[in-house]
Amino acid sequence: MYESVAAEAFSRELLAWYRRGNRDLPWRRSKNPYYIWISEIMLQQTRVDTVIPYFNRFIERFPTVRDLAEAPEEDVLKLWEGLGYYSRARNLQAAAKEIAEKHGGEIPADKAAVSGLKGVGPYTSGAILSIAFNLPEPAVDGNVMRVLSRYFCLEEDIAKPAARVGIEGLARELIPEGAAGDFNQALMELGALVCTPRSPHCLTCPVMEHCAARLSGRQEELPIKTKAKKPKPQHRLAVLIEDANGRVLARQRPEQGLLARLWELPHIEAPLEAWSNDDVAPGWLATTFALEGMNVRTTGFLGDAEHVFSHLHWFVRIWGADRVSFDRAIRDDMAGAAAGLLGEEAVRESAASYERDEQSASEAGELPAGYRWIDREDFERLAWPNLFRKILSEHFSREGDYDQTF
DNA sequence: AAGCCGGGGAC
DNA sequence: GTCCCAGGCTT
Repeated sequence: MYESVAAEAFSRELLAWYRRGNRDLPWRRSKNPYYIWISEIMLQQTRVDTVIPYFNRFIERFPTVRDLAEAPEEDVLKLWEGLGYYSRARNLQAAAKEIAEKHGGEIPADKAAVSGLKGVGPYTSGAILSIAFNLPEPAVDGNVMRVLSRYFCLEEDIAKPAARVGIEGLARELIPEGAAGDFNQALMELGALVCTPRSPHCLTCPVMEHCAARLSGRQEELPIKTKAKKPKPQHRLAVLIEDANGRVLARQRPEQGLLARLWELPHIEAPLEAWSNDDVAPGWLATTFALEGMNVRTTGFLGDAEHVFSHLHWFVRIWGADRVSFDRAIRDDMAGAAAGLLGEEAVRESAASYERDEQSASEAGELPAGYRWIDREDFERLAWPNLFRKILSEHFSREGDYDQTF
């Protein structure tokens, strides 16, 4: 058990500090559980300033749980475009449907029911229950782990899942009677504004008096957190293909995994040697797309783009291309050629062979599944990862050439 | 326990 | 460049 004087002072002073004044945020203007829920999902691993415009657009378009439950998935994804972690959008709508069916369209004030909603974990569950319903549940996020690690000089590695469980127990004990919502928000407010990751503002902190880290001069050392691994580099070749009407060939990503269901330019992974060699890359592109039965020929280098994810670092080289057709015969031929794809020579050879046969390919042809020609209106309606949104925004606005870095 | 899953702001 | 953010899901 922790020293009760320090613990009681912490809860009392922090709550008073929060109630003297706090940030005016859109989701704080009511206790509408639907607003609280949407905001908490959006705030997962996402800063307040980023979320605000997304939140306002979202509740304007989907004012209630039922509006969200009945919306086309495409619309939900478009409003989520740029926020990241797109499974949140799918889970949100799945949960909305469950709430509409099982709970009459109202967020249940029940721990088991809320915790069972898709996309709602321990943190979000506690946040909804405490903020919307003032139930005495802890809501431990990164802010709270940092603040309590410092105040109580906890030396557990907060990068480990076990640390959150322990801090949750502590946070539960600290909740003042009847003030769970304000107290939990006060903890996060302190972490965001005062007890910041670097250079904490101890001199203006409402709980500095009994803060164990400050008293021992260790506020810059805590919390202890092991470093994350660096994103793995991945080299990708993309093609920008325009048809006679100025439409661009795009495709939709699979339902699961990275950037699920978002739209993108066709692209493939390539070894660094093929990616960076302008003599090899065109053959690699032609050969790989031929495996899908798609006939493309590069016309020239357009530009480079880069995109960093949590665990991946994409280096995307964009090539212009033309002569698109689709033919199952090509795909079947190339499947055989692919068996010999073990080196650059093989790539050149099969691509050249493919070029010779290309005249016999059917010109009309359907496109492979998921592929579409998109015009400017399509571009604006569909959801894209930032990387491709920038490239296509440039393309459709026709400013300059592509010989640049996006 | 570790990996997967975005994007951006602050330093 | 680094860190990390009102985390959750899957294996």
